Amino acid sequence: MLPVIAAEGSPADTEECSIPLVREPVGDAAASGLAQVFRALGDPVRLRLVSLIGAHQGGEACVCDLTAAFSLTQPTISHHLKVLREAGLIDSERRGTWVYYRLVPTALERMAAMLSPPAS
Amino acid sequence: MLPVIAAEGSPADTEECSIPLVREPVGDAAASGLAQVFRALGDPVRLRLVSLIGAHQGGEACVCDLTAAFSLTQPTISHHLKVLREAGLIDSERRGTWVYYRLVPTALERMAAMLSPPAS
DNA sequence: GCTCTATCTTGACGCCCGTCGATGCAGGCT
DNA sequence: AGCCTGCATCGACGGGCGTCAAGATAGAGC
Repeated sequence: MLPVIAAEGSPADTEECSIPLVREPVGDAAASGLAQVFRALGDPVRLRLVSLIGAHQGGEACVCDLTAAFSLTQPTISHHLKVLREAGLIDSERRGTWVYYRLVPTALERMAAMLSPPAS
Repeated sequence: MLPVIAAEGSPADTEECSIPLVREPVGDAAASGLAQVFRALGDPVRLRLVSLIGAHQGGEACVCDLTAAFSLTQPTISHHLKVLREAGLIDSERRGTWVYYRLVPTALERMAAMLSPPAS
């Protein structure tokens, strides 16, 4: 249940995962954690979910909005949201009847930094 | 039919995929192409392969070097390299007996740009 | 030519993943 | 109370993916 991308202060994480991927060989432990996040993005539906949430008014969207954008059942969308949440890419908050999903910017930024070339 | 973003049937790569993911909703065609690349990175072995190739002397490595870094059979490594090559993340060149693999920097940079926040 | 080495391909196996219908649960309404 | 709506979970099905052993292919050298 713990997000792979540490929310705050996971020391091992900052050492292994915050350097660019191609600077030095990544260990298998770090590779497994990183791969989970990339795998979460490795589905067209989840990619569009992230995009929809990020582009939505106020930076958040409720499940009903998201479900309406696909020709998939609501349990399927809920499953994909769970995968993204467990990868640390999004988080959710319940307000009254609706549950709102929001991106975790630091998670996306860290993945971007991982793919960026070391310096040049 | 749906006026998402993209007209189908054109290589959506170059145009569609260069906008940050969270700026505006991504169409299904672009999402499928993007998801293929993310899925290619969504395996610990392939992630370590990319890391090993990028960190290797001269920016390239032959299969024998890569195979030695894992406790997997050579056909399995060859399979993973094929997945990465079909995703456009690496390319290969045969020199004599050995096949050398090299990263495609623009591919990694584009994925990084996709994950970067629009403005801030 | 033949042989050896390095690499790719094929076929098969098991498991994981995406999807669904059905059900459960929480909160708002009357 | 009762009901209805939004969302999560469960169980199951089918297809895809990672892995392997075995065979095929390419190049170097004799």
